Amino acid sequence: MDKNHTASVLIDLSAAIVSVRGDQPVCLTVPDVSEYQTPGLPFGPFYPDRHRTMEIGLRQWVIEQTALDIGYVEQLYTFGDRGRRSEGADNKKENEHIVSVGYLALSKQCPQPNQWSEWYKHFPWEDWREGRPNILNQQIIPYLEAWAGSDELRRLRLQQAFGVPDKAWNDEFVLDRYELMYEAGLVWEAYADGRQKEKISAQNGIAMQLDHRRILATAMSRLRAKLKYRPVVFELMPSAFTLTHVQKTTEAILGAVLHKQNFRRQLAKNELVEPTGKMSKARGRPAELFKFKHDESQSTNLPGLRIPLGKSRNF
Amino acid sequence: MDKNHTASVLIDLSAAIVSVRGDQPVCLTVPDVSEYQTPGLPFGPFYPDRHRTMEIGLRQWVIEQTALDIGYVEQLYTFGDRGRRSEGADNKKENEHIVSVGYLALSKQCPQPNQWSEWYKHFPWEDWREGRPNILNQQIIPYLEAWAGSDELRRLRLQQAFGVPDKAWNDEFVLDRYELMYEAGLVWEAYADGRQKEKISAQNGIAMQLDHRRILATAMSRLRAKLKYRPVVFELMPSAFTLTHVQKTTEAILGAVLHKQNFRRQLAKNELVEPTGKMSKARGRPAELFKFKHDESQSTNLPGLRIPLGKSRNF
DNA sequence: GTTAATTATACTCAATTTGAGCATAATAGA
DNA sequence: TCTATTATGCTCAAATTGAGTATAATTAAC
Repeated sequence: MDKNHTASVLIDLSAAIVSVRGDQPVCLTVPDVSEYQTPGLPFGPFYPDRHRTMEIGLRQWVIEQTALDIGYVEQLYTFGDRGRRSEGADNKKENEHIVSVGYLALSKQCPQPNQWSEWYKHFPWEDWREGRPNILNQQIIPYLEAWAGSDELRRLRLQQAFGVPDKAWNDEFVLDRYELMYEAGLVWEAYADGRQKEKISAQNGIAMQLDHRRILATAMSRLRAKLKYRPVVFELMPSAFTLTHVQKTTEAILGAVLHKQNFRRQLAKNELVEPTGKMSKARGRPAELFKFKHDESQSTNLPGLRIPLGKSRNF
Repeated sequence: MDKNHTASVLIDLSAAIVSVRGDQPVCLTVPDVSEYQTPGLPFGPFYPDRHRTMEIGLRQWVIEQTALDIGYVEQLYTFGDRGRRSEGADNKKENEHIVSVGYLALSKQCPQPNQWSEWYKHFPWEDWREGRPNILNQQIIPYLEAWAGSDELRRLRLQQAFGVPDKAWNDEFVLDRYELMYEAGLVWEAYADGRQKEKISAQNGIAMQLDHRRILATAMSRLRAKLKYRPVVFELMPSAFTLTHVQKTTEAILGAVLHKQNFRRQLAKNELVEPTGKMSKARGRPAELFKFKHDESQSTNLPGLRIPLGKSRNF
């Protein structure tokens, strides 16, 4: 039997704190002091003595360090990979292992613009709102095809994740796509982890520290999936909003445009919003202001809006 | 700043290893030696020195200890609650905290019947295949209504989780229902954790050690949800099977009966199975034997069958 | 003021999907 | 041969979805 100390680890709570600024989904990041200057996700240690649950611990340091009001919090995944941060080494002993528990949190506001990083700067291939991103055909796909070669399994995964050559793009497979690119050595992190000999030339999105881009990809996948069956959009909306605002926020997260009338039909049918009586004023015809009908605390279990995705999305 | 040792924890990997025997979903359990004789889920420590990822670590001890061939493995949730196993105390030091990472694993076989415990013995209110379970109206609901009293939030949660008085039962809310019952002191574990003064009289399903019934509830919720959009049923099927067999397995997991012809229509439309040419023989007309069309490794991302749930399920 | 651009919202309609059922086929055992 | 049993083919109305057209209420431009 092993002695206990071989099983002892430290726990980091990493958070992808997501908000939407204008029409861009953003994520709270902290600057890096090292030579590469890659941004990272905020994280803090979990002290089991002080906090009864990890979620309480997470909320605690988020409040202390960011003064943000995060409502919705969801655990994403626990990563126990050896070697993670084996270099980074602050004052922690070399043989102390770190397990990181990733969280997704949603915030209605995002003050201090420079601390928030836009999703699609890290994942330019994920934003299809203006059509199929050029970077796919010009950079990513050709490289991945070469990497796959005649390997059957690799080609299958490529088809799954990126829809090439004939399948449809699935907006939920953010993590699958990122991991495929990592394995193929197409992202900077693969080089940083020593998986890739030469530093790659193409940028393919702004890299992040350690496995933080993977955690963000997990958050994006989860949020895009959840949006379709739970009313989580409202965790990103102010107390009063127009229906178009809900749609724009949804589109930002999904990275896709939606059919306006059908989107509203779903909202109406699901009885998720109710009118406030007030009107917005901007350019064009004023829109009615609505509010979310339900208690925020139960939004986790409500049926949510079935998003009308349409068919004509294979570019 | 705290010293590192206050943040140091041990990691347990707990697994809900699920299979289906006949028409009953079952879960691998280990017997308890303590006075209560409550079964528990199998678990093992995670040694970050030895295993690169936690999933590898999990597979390792499952193979070593159970000799089972588990294909599908999914991480469920990481529980960091203080006090968990504060009594249980083996040879571990009192101040060492344990974080448990729960996993769902699916197994095609379940040998040694006495080591497998039927889901619905632990959750008798979750099996609606023979109509609404009596235990709901006779025990659970009256008690919960009394517990809720005129507390608005409690009544809302009750409505959400159990559908009383007028909403529909949602088969995915297994965890919500269990946690509500726990809070109301309706399950044995609440008494064991000291939340409930008197030992409750009604059984309300067979209890489990520590928070294992909560982990099983999480596994059930996740599996029921996943079944509806990913073809995970096939992880529980032998290499050749009849369509009725797929349906019976699905029904067992969901705890609900489905419309036969519509279920088959979905299977056909989604092109998930292909005929083997052979026929089954049992009572009645022989059925064609099918096999799963796709590689097991990609089943995680395939579209899956949209299960025809029907409407007349509010008993 | 009138017009154009812009945004909101009501309504339509065909195609598809769903829920629910009937009808028929193929087998074992009485 | 008859009956129970299971499998499978087919129908049909209701609901939902995808994709429009038409119209209303504003602001900004001229």
